[in-house]
Amino acid sequence: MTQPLRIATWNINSLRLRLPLLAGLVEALDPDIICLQETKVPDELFPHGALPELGYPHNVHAGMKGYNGVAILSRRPLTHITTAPDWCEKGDRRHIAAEVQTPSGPITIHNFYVPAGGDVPDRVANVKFAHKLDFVAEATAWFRAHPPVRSVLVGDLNIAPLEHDVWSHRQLLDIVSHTPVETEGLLAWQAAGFVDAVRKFVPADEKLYTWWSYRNRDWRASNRGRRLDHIWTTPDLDPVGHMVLTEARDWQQTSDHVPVCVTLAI
DNA sequence: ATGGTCGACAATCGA
Repeated sequence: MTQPLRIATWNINSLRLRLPLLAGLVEALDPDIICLQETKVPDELFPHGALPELGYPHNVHAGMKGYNGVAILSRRPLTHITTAPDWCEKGDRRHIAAEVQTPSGPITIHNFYVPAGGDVPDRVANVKFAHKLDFVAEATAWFRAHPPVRSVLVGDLNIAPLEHDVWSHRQLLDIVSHTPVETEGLLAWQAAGFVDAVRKFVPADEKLYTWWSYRNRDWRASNRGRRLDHIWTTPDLDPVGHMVLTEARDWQQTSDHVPVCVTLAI
């Protein structure tokens, strides 16, 4: 029996600001691989110095000034995979992929930061919403054309697809992140070859959130959360456990998202 | 119905 492979995902909302918080993530989850979104750091300013001493000497990253940005940190060597397109041809650093070797064979990891989509759920009135829908449609088409094998797709997908992925299904049906056009689009993307790994462990009729707005006075008391962060795997992989690190929402100067983790038998 | 709070980066924009 070999050691399992643990993969975490976190929208860190500024890698440089919250670099010290990564130690808490490592202590709580002990991940082999950490996928980050909203790193908000250009590649030339990526904080290479601090990561090896944290236990993650290997990384791939795609950043830009001020917005977006994704990175994969790893204890094991990574191979940067560059076969995917520049989604919506915007050059906006919302995806990075890498391959990691395991005793049972290579595993491909896709790390996504899907556009949030603005406030108005109308593709004509709101170009950000159109971008979000186009991004999801393009990703769906790409994975249909390139069926994934031994792959994990993680990230801040900015859509809560199931009724109990939001605090009130009825009240959020017209709120960006939970509109039918988005949730149907996300589930179609997932059906292009993936299974929702976290919902294997948490039944669909149980509330589960990974994000709570900064704007709530007391996020825990109001508990108006949404599950925006996801881990999907292809059916040929074997998830054996999961964790949603809700306590991270109480860390000093933390992100509005909390880390999510899945353990794979390899 | 509205406003509430963050981060980046230097007046707002994006979330």
